Amino acid sequence: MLNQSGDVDRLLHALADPTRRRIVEQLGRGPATVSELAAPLPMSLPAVLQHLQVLTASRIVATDKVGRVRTCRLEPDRLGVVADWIAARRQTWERRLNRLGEILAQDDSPATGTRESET
Amino acid sequence: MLNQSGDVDRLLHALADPTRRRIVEQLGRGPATVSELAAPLPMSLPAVLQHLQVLTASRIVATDKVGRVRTCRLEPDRLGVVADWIAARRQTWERRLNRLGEILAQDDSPATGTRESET
DNA sequence: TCGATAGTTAAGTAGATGCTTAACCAATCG
DNA sequence: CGATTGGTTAAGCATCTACTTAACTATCGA
Repeated sequence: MLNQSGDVDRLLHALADPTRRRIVEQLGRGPATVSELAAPLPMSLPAVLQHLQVLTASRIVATDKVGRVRTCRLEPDRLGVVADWIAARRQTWERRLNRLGEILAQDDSPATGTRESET
Repeated sequence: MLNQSGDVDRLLHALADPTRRRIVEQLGRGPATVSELAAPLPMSLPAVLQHLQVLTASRIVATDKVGRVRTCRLEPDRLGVVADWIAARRQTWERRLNRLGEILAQDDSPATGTRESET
């Protein structure tokens, strides 16, 4: 596993788990304590804690402990980092399709093959 | 691991690996054969094949075998599925912030506590 | 101060993941 | 035909992951 772009990597890894996505979705509706988050989930508290560690490591979630209760909230725009990565990929993809479309429209006789990725 | 929303799940899982993201990025610049994809990657061909299996299972990548050469291309808008999931989360998040902002602007005396997630 | 509540830490485990090497098959090419 | 090229399959292995239970700490409330 080669690890460039650690930020996107940690983010996507964090979101790749259904349980963690559920936590993110719940926090999207407002802050919650650890046990509030754990309540609807079909697993032990320590398991939830471990998911929270992954989420805070990727900085999607921030937590704040007051007495003995830790409150979790969504970090402002960490989802934007992933959104940006995706947007960038889609853009180069669409640009490529446009170029390809122009080339095909320009001329009806594709003399030098169909492999536009060369040149 | 509870598995709802299998589509987003498979997609995010596929994208959570750096090697697979590299493959997606390369295919964004145009179709490529299996060995063209494998060439820049520091691993064996079978390993690349396994990554391709994950990518095709999530349907980000489609492949087409002609003689003995298999050509891979990006599937039109599977990244959009992930983008949509993220967009939805961001939207509820921002709506919540707006509601919260209105409430705070409306009145300066927060008599009934700071826990806006109730009610 | 005692007990319940909220969370934390540690250690162990079954199964998934990301690789490897060693065959193997099928389409070209000389 | 026989060798090469491009890909595929199978098996094995080290590591990571998502849990578990048990034990422990710290705060709060009576």
